[in-house]
Parts: sequence; C-alpha cells; structure tokens
Amino acid sequence: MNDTKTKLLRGALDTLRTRGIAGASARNIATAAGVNQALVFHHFGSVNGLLTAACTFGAQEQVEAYRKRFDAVRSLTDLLELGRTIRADERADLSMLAQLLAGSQVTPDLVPSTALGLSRWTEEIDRVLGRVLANTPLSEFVDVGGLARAITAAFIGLDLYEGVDEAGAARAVASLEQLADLLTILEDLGPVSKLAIRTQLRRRTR
Amino acid sequence: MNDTKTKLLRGALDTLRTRGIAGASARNIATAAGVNQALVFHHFGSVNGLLTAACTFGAQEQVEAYRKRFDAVRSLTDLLELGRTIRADERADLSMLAQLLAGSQVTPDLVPSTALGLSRWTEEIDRVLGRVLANTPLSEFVDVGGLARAITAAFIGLDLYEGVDEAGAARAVASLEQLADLLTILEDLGPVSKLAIRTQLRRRTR
DNA sequence: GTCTATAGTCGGATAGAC
DNA sequence: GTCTATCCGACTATAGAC
Repeated sequence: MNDTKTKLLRGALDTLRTRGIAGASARNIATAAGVNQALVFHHFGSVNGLLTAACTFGAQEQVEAYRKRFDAVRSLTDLLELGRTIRADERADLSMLAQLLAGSQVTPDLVPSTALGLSRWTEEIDRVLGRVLANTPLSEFVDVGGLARAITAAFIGLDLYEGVDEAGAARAVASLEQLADLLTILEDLGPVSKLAIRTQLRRRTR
Repeated sequence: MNDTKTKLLRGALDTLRTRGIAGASARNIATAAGVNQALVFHHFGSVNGLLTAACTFGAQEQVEAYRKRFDAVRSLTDLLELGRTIRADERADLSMLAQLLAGSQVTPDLVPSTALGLSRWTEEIDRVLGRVLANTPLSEFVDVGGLARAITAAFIGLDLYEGVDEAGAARAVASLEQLADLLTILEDLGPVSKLAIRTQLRRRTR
C-alpha cells in the first residue's frame, strides 16, 4: 500500500506526533506525506476527515503489531513492562491518541474515531487482564473492564506527563511497578486471605 | 484584581478549556477576556507568554481552592472521591492542564510552566498520600512520591478520556474505587501479613 | 495603557487545467 | 487522480495615534 491515500494517512499520524493537534494542518500533513495539499480535500473531504481516518487506520495497525507481546503477558508486572516498551516506541500511537484526545475535547467530529482508537487498546488490555487476573481476588472484587479503561487512560496521561517531566514520569512508572508486585502478592496469599478480604468487604457501606 | 492583565489570564484559562490548545489564539483569548487583541502582546509578549503565565497563575489559585478538601482526606477512597469532585468541577483546571500538556509535547516554551502547574497537584497528592498511607505496607514498599505522580497523570488521562467516552470513564473510576478499597484492606491486615509480604518481596528477583 | 490599522503569514477549501 | 492557482478568512505581531 503505497498509494496517495496511504501516504496521507501515515503523514497525518506523523504530523500529529511531531507537531501536535494544533500543527496538524492540511499543508503540514501533505508536506510530511510528500504529496500535494489539495489531495487532502479530494480524498478525505476535510482535515478532520483525514484525521479521523488516520486514527482508525493507525489504531488497527498498532494494536496488531503488539498483539503477540500482549499474548505473552503473564502478570501485572509483565503488562507494565510492555507498557514501558510501548511508551518508549517512537512510532507507537500513544502520543497520536493523546493529541486526538486533546482535539476531541473541542472538536466533536474527532470524538467517534478517537473513542474507537482508544477502545482497541482497552480491549487488548481487557483481554490480558481477564487472563492474568483469573481466579484472583482482584478479578473477584474489581471490574476488570473498568480497570482496563483506567490503565489505558493512565498510559495516555503518563505519555503526556513524560513530555514535560521525564524523571517524574519514570518515578511514576516505577511506583506502579512496585504496586503491581504488591497486588501480585495479594493474589498469592491464598484462599484464607481471600475469605478475610471478602468478609472485610461485606462490612463496608458501599 | 480586575485589571487587564488578570482579565487576560482568566480569558486564557477559559479559552484553553473551551476551545483547546488549537483554539487558544490571541484573538479568541482577548474576546473571552473582553479586551483588545493587541494587549496580549503588550502585556505578555506573545501568545505562549500569556499561556505560560496563565498556567502558573491558575495552578496556584486552583490548588489553594481545594487545599481544605485535601486536608480532609482520610483514605484512598476519600482521595478518589475528591478526584471525582475535581473532575466534575467545570472551572477546575484539569482540562486546561491537559491542553497545555498536549501543546507542550510540541512547543518547548510551554514545558516549564506546565510542569510547574502539574507539580502543584502532585505535591498536594504527595502530602495526602504520605499522611494517609503512613504505617501501611503501601508506604513501605511503594515510592509514595512516584505514586502521587502516577495518580496526577492518571487524572489527566481520565479527564481526556471522559471527553470521548463518558460511560467508559465512569467505569474506569468505579474500578479504581474498588481497587482502593482492596488496598485499604491490605493496610488493615495487620503485622502478620506485613511480614508475609516482606518475605515474599525478598524472594523476588527485582 | 489602550486603541486602530495594518503588514505579512498561514490556514481551509475550491476551480479548473492536465 | 494530480497539479497549479487562487479566494478568503484567521493568525501573529508591530507601528503609531490617543
């Protein structure tokens, strides 16, 4: 696939990453793609049309590229390790999604495709969590689908945070890894503590 | 403080929230502030100059407004409850910070003030966590400062996520509350499990 | 300090030749 | 499908009157 449409899609993703939502103009994207500016409108109707198409295109491609790695995850710690890899990958679309999210707060056209792009990651994490947390107190007392969404949101937040405070972001990630270890231990505590936890939870108002 | 400079600062914050980083132009901000467009440059030199000043100004003001609520937090669950309130507050600057973060990925001028704005929240959360988690396994095995940074990043991510999938964001928050309850129980398990956890942690490679 | 006016640039979008 | 050329509005920033 090396036709103009694909070039524009990749150009849009590159531009979103390197110049942000505020710099994602038809001209900038066309330059990045190495094609004529008018073709943005000919093929996609408008800049937002191209951005939404690019988002759908990119999310599909990206998650597939990481599918095998997701399948190899065996613990929360593994998942965070993979998250580290994904965030370190220059070509990963976390930054692109962050920019589209920023734009979506203000431009309703962008919302559906951005939500779809996010859901690709969420589904993958949901799948992994369901597998990794099966038969643990976590899956019994915490909505795993909700947790998958929270993790996706946190990854986006960390990606943005990294852009303004690399050391702080590294510290944040390290603490999450420590927390994951702690939760893994919680899993390993066995049926006795599971019972203790269950009775404790029953005692609560909410 | 109702002079032009202050009007512009507030106008900038409003514009960032309502029109995003891509819509934060001198004209839009001046219109929101009810002043002349040229004054942006007279008082702040450039649009980015105004945005950075507004960020510093807003973060200071906001965190102070919530200080008492932070002081009242007694548990992780309380903290998430407060987070819910802050995210629901239209005038809160989470959205503004999210937009500035998106811009900072691409515009180095914005980085220092955005980092400062974020650190105001991080410090507050750090303070609360230090108090709430004192004498718990969490504070013993997890870098609390890192956790504070992770929570700030997650809140930013959730704020953005909410803009494209309200139901999904609600689910994410609910699952975090369940997780917080679980962690609170971990705190209550007493010295025996603390010892168990400690030996388990020693057994690990990392 | 505040205004008008304006220079110069960049943006979205379209018309029409090839 | 792709190009050039162009319209027109919005943008940053400045000059200069008040």
